[in-house]
Amino acid sequence: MAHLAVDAWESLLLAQVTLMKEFAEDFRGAPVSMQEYDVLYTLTGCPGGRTRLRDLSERVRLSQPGLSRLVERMEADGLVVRERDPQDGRGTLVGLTDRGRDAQRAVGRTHAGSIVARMTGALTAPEQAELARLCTKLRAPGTPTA
Amino acid sequence: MAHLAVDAWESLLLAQVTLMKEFAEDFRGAPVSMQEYDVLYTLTGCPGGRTRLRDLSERVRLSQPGLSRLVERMEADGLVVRERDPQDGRGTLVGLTDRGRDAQRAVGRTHAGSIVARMTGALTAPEQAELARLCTKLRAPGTPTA
DNA sequence: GCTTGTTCCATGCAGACGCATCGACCACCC
DNA sequence: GGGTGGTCGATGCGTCTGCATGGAACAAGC
Repeated sequence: MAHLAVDAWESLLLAQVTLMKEFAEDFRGAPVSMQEYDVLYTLTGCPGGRTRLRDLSERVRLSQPGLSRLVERMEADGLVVRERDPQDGRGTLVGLTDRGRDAQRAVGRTHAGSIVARMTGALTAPEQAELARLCTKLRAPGTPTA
Repeated sequence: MAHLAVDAWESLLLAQVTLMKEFAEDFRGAPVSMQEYDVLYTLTGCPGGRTRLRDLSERVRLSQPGLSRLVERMEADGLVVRERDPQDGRGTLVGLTDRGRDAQRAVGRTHAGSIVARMTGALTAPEQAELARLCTKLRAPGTPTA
């Protein structure tokens, strides 16, 4: 008797949990943790390999203070650099270093392999595309159902 | 040049992170945390409102030791009870108490409302159904793509 | 310019988490 | 029945996380 919407959310959540635990294997003994990889990967997709902390915060599975400290540690490890945003004195820009980019690539190779194997093993290509479409639409705000 | 499978996984992950942060609001000042609710909700769906710790562990966004301690705290709070599994001396059965069931219902009411509102606001009913189908298929193991 | 309200990031602190490991128990084999 | 390998859950330990808060920088109104 559970509502359709609740079923959908529960399925999404369970799928995420299940795959996440499988993918954790990719990071055993890796030079960066999953959280760190997440930051590095996200930066890879940003122009110039840098963004404001604020924008990272929305994408990462971490609270604002948690991200603040994670980035602090990553800077200490030479994976990223922090600097004041010249256009907004409140903001902090986080940028990839060469070392960070290398680390992302190194781990990313095997991780991407796992993802492709897992997804392709369970869903057809059109299904993968549809899943991506639905999840993207779900995340996008303010687009009410017709 | 990112692979289709990687796109799909990334979308799924981002949707989960985004909605999760929104839903966190439902638990501000609530008598149970989100993790605790997750356990209570899962137990609700189990026969007799009880399962083995092992089975919970697969559904919860927490490591095995983490769950072990969470349940320990929840027992101290009177939300669940633990007892040895008579059929497998290694296992521990976790069961809902009345207090736990009440807490789940209380928080669940508003939380379910948020879920329905958020999902329905972004996806049509058929889309929600398709999302549930895809996520369920994705999670299920060993069903190779035809 | 001053005040008020808001945004962005950092930090003190307590509690929670994960990794590695251990002890207890089951299952299978001989 | 004794031995071996595997599974289940608990605990020591160090680290990480979140909550609440603080201070600095923008924005708007007057």
